[in-house]
Amino acid sequence: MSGRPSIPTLEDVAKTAGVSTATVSRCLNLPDQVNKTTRERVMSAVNALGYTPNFGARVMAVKRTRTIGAIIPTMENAIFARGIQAFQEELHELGYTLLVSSTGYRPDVEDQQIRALVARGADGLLLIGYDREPAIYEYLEGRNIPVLLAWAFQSENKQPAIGFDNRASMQLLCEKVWELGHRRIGMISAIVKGNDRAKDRLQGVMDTVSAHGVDPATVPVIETPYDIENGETAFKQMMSSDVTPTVVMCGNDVLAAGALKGAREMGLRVPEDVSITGFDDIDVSRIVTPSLTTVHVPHREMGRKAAKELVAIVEGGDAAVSEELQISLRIRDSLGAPAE
Amino acid sequence: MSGRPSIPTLEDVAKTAGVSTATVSRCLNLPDQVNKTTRERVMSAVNALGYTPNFGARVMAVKRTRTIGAIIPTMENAIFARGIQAFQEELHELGYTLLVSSTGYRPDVEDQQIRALVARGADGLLLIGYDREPAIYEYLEGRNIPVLLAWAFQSENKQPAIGFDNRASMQLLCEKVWELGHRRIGMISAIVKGNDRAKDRLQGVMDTVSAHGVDPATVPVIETPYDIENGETAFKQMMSSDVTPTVVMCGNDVLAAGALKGAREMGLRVPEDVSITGFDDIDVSRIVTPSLTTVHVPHREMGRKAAKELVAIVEGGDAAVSEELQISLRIRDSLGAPAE
DNA sequence: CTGAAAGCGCTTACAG
DNA sequence: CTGAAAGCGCTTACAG
Repeated sequence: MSGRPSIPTLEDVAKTAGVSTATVSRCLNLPDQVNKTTRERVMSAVNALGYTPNFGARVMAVKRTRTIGAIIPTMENAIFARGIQAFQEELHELGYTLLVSSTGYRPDVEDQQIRALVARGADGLLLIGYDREPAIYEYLEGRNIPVLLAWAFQSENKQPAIGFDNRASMQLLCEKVWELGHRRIGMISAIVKGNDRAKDRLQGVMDTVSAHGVDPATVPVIETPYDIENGETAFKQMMSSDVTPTVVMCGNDVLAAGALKGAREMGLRVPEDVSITGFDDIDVSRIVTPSLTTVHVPHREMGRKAAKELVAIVEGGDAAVSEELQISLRIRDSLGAPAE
Repeated sequence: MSGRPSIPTLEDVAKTAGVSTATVSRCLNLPDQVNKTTRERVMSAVNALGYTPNFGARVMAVKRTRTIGAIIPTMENAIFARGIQAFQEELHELGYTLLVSSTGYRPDVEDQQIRALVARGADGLLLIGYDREPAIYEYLEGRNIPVLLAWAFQSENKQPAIGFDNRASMQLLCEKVWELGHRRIGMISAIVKGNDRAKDRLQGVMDTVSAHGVDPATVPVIETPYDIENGETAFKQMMSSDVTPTVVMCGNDVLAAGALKGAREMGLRVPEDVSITGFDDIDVSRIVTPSLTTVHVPHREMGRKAAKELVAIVEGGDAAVSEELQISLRIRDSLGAPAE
């Protein structure tokens, strides 16, 4: 009979409380600027009507949303999961909401998602790695949206980032491998195009062998998307060539887990017949048998620091400060000295 | 010198193209309702200015956002990853954007996230499982936001859901375990409070033993949060009691992977000394040694179907139709007949 | 402490 | 095919 529109607005509240919309707005946002008794009247109207503010309208009026967007390549494997979880927890503590979306490693999708998040009022954005069209950074700058990169750190790059040096990390691991006596090194890499982390990890291996006088062109490399099956397939392929490596270094733990599976199926013992290494130190690396030698990435630290930094930029308007995080090696059972 | 405000608006475009804002709006949204030459003029103004629409304003005017929100308990382990990835891919194909957030299994956080997503204009919501305050469903109904539940299906429950019957699934697995001759069954369950999936899986075990005349109260149960470490700890604890089970059934694969690790460290052979089962059939279950016997959940199918259904509801306004998906058992190496 | 009113940036009947 | 104008639901100087 009443015909009241289903969703109550500020004005509805104002009417039933007998005040102006300005007063209702103040009750909600600056409660101690309003007289106690009117405030109580207003709040009971709010409750009676079940009012909740229309966020879009508020955004339009104020232009701040306390929302941060994160765009990651994939939610499928655990690479980003832990870091993003920490990112979200910290954001939550700081009174921000995190919205995340994923791209499936496709640059065009990333572009769309960035615009979608900005359009939906994200105050700031977390992106993974450096590699993307300059136009995107310009767009964000034009819109005045702070961006912070994570999961990578390149000192020569000016984009603000909180991450680690993928290249140096892989050099460190490869140096260790070399020390153990390995001279025939193979690499299973993620697709390098558009992925600076993959690129740097591969480069790290090449750097190290070169430093020891080996021609990088002689190092067998297979590029394949992150995926257990792909790791398995690539490993089998690599171990079927004439000169097989004594160690297969993988671009991440997921690929390495696949390689381990491949070895098992080929009847190769790890590390007696062949060593395998990973990267990331996600849970899988400790579950697998033999446990995986890998590079430990401080996922949670990275997530929390990124959250704090991004909020500081958004709120303070400070220039972003980059930070390089330290990785460390986890030498476990999948790496041994070569047989011969 | 010019003092142009940094972000161009529709009006700016209209001015530089010498048309009304209505025309610009039409060029963007209903391009063939406008004359070709003016359209071209407008579009070049759009490009020259680098204009992109303010989403909040559009939402306020139209009240549809083509965005769907998904709120999941955690991004940390792979349980939801694959299904959500498929959900997002399908949504993308349907022209929708997915925004996801996570709660860490905390009901109060879920409540906040739901409001945040609704406030940011989500046209519809995907939630996991049934267990939550009725007030939340009422809120959503009041706001006219369609909700679809996933990862669970209870025929007696009226909430629309696309998922599988957790209880029946676990009964099926437990029946298989029983057939193999196991009579001392232990269960490592996720925290049951507020989690209908965990509750149903536990209940499935209890149902089965009861059906075979065993008092459910005699089945040892340890409840613990999903986490490898916890699975390991719980397993060790369970295997240190006087009467140890011949099979430890775990609430999911993550817990089971932890249990496997615990067994290894205790020097117990699986399945010779003790069998272990999981639930979900995530990647981990095939990587681990021995490979895990588990319940296969059609993650991708669930994700895609949920996306289609939710969009149909949002667009067509049809009443939601629930669908029960079929699971199947994956009998692998971690389950054998009991020793004696 | 409180209100009237302008403004945030779009869209869409309604005319023409 | 195009434009003038109202409206979406908030916030915030500016007065009082």
